[in-house]
Amino acid sequence: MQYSQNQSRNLLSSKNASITNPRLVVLDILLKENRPLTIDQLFKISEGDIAQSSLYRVINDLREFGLIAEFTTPENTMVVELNTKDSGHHHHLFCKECGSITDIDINQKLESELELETLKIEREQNFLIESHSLELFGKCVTCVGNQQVESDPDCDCLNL
Amino acid sequence: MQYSQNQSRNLLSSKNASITNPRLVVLDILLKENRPLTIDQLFKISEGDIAQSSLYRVINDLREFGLIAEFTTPENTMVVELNTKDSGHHHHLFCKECGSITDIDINQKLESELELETLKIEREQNFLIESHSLELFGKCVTCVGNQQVESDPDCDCLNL
DNA sequence: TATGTATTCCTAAACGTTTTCATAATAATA
DNA sequence: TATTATTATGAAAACGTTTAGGAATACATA
Repeated sequence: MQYSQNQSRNLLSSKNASITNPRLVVLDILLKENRPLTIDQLFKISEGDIAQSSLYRVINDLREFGLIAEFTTPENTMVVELNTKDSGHHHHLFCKECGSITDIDINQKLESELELETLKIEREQNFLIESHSLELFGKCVTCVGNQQVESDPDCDCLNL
Repeated sequence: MQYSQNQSRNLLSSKNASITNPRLVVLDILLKENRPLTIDQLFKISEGDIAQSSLYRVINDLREFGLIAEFTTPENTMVVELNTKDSGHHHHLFCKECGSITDIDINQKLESELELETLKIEREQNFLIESHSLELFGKCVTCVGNQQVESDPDCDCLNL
């Protein structure tokens, strides 16, 4: 945790952002968990260390600093993810049952073809395309196993 | 409008759903506009013909009947779209400036390759993938032209 | 047309998120 | 290190969207 605390401090310093406890708490959690987290999960994990309003504000700040990225699940839940140096362009895999979110990469050839198609659509639609997002939906292996278990304590997924 | 009214009635009949005015109003608008619409847009266009709470419930009903599909914009606004027979699998193009949403198709070869990649990811991630969504973000030609015009009355886009 | 069922409207309240503002913590300066 | 100015925090209230309850109405069926 000490190491993570230092990492968090460095992240904030690198953006010339003032180092405050709520910001460190959020960064620590994201560093430690190393996966996309919902606001609610962040709130629960931080358990009392940070006010709800501050959590939202800190998330907005961190996004403005470019330290984290935000996106939403198909169910409209906001999800926060650390923007580490090696977390460039990637996509997400959503489990419909438990709500777990997994980062995935698609192969470079397909990604290039996507870019090409994007250029074609730009011409056809008279649109300036800046980015794209590919999301995959289905069921994680745990949930396929535990068929329709509403909330299984043995499932290591997130249960949003 | 008469024609559209009949179309709406037929849509409801085809699902054995009772034909009510609020449902007809929503279907009529979607048929007439023929583009994805936000709840707010639907509410404004229907102007007084339907209570706000009914609008939400009608949308849920129509989705359960399989007549419409729902998705959300990057800004978390819910969008409703007619499920016509020729509107199969497709993707969406979002304008960051005015919020306009355009339906697009990508070429079949790319779509197939996406399916193949999906299978690979299924194996790698131990995940059962059921569907995917590709979204493109950028600026429509009108908004690129009217650089940073906050809300331009000449822009034919939606201004969500 | 009469009857039972389904759907509506209205209102209020739940929900997630944002804002406000006085207080407290941080950073800059001496 | 002490002083000061700046910035961020926490608690509560405000906000927009969505849902829920119950009385009133419209619909479908016979």
